[in-house]
Amino acid sequence: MAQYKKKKQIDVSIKDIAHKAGVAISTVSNVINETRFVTSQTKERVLDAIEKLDYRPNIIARGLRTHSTRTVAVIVPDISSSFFSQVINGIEKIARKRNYTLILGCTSFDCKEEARITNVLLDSFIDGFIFFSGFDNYEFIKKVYEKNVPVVSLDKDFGESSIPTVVIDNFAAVKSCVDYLYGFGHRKIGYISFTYDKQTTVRKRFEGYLGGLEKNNLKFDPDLVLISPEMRLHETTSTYEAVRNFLKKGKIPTAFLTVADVFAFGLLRALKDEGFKVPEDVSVMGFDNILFSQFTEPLLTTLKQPKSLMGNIAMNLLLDIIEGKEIKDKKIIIPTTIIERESVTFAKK
Amino acid sequence: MAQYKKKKQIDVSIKDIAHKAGVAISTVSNVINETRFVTSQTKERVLDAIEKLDYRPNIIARGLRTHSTRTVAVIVPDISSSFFSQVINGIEKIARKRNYTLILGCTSFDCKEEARITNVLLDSFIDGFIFFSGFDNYEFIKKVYEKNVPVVSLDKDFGESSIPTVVIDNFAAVKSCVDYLYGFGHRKIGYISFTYDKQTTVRKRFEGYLGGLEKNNLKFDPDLVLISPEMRLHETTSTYEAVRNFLKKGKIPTAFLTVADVFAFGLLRALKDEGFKVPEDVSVMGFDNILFSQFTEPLLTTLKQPKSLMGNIAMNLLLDIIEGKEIKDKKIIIPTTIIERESVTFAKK
DNA sequence: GTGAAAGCGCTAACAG
DNA sequence: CTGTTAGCGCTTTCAC
Repeated sequence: MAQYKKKKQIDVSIKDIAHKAGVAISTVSNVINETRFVTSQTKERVLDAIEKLDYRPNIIARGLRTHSTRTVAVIVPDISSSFFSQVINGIEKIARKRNYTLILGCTSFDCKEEARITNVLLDSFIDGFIFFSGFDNYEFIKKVYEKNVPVVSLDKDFGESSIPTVVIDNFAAVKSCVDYLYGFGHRKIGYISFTYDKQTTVRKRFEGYLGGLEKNNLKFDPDLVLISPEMRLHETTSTYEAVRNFLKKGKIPTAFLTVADVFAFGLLRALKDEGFKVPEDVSVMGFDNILFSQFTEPLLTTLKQPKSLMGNIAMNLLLDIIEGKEIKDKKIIIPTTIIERESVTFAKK
Repeated sequence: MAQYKKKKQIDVSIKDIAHKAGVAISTVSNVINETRFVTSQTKERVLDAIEKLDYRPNIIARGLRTHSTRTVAVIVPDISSSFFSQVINGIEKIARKRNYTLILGCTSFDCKEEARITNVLLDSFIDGFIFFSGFDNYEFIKKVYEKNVPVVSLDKDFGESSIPTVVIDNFAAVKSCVDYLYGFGHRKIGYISFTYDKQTTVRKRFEGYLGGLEKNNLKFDPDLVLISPEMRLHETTSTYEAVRNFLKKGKIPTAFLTVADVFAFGLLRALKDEGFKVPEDVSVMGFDNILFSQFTEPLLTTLKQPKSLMGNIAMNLLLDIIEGKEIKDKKIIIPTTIIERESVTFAKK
């Protein structure tokens, strides 16, 4: 038994307004969109009718004509992790401010799914895309970019390509962390990361680590780095296990650099269970400054990605492109800062 | 200088397919939607043309006819907090599985904004709504429900009304927490919550606390409860301050019940800074089981809201309604469980 | 300044 | 079984 009419009843259309106001349909359209001059008299009558009948134009029908719906899509791997959802929040704010509707497409870190969702949306009613992919998918994004649909790549830099991009400088960011740790007298700096196959972002961080080492005349020691597919964003257990095994091997750095706050959480716990005090015995540094880095024990010193700002800037860029505004800079690099809390201190003598 | 054509070029329409396949457009439509029988011969020709021209039907145009777009909206206050985003994740999974597109409307906990967004979407292209409001807005939701648009209310129970609803039993949940604590010998059980003005959910939790007390013959002591607007979901500082002041007053319960894990985080810290050991001196219990309750020190014992499941069930219910399936139960109550970790132990003698 | 009418891409009668 | 045709609600020429 159907509980609802299958078809939504559109109670009042432009026709009704025209009729009620005693004008032509086109006139109504013209006052709504301010596309032609209309005498204030007729205008008033139209506005009045709109008010009285509580009319709102149907975006669908408009979209059919204009091929635009003031709707943009953000393609993300996963909204439930803190980093992504905070960036999306920033995106959303701008969408609302500029009167666009936002659609979220979740890919679960799956390239194929990304392509599928995008294709579905592409021919439908989307004015533009923010690809906040979480993995490299250059070929695909390029393809849609070349179809002339407005696109911005967020958090992923495709180097030479002319695709509009907003990113942080991952290389410089991690390098600055190494510097920071060096400043505290650390000479044996460990590094914990997930693997960076298909992850330019993560690879650049590793290069930043190498760069920081080099700048400070520190030798790279592979025994100090743990790069493993065991690192997960949604739970600490496997991170914890991996880190504990790593610690058991006995070569302990005086400070750890971590490529995501979540890893630092697992590390903190593993360190504690192996009998190390943070930061007295070993310092720990995170990356991201997600909400919960203020909740750890000790409070996590970390590199802040300005998440909300990243979202704002990406969305503004996309909308500027959609609206045909002049774009000064298609590649925007957002600065990062280090948030000093409690988990880093001077290296033991 | 416009960088893009303002109008998206729709490269291939149903007409082109019809032409290429040498059939009428209605036939093409019929094979796409399987609305009428078509000989496998013609069908093949059509499918072939679709394939060759890489055609995908335009949802907008279809929506204009059918008043349906296989798109549903979720109205949330805020996607960036862990609880909401994890539930949304569950919603999203089902949307994808059943081949619907999901739109997110964020209200920033603002009733007016909720109305605005919903109205925008209402006349446009949305087949149904999940109101995951975060505050009471019964009158408004009722209004859209009565317009015959498919609606489900998530996490908010409107009592006698016939609006389809999926919730946890907040009363029973908190009551079970009191029982749990009582079982560990606690007789002075503190309670920390935000205010519950316009928040049925939160009010019911408080009633659950009272109910639990009563059941176990414990007297209600107002000095043991802290209900304050200082409690925030996005930062601990103000929670921390409020709790510290509370502790300074000197009447310390042997266990605290907290209405959100995030509050427990602030509490944990305040307790530590006031010189209390958890759980040796005082036990702490959270509510929600958000991701980060596995990261605290000690690990947080908490009541689990099955977030993903809540999302799944709500979305399935909504889609069933949209598709006119028979609904056995319009009010679904999802059971909760207690996750035993480290922050609760036996009361001191 | 305003109106009439064509048509966006599609579905759903209605014919055949 | 398949084709023709009339709209869905709106914008946009083209007339007046």
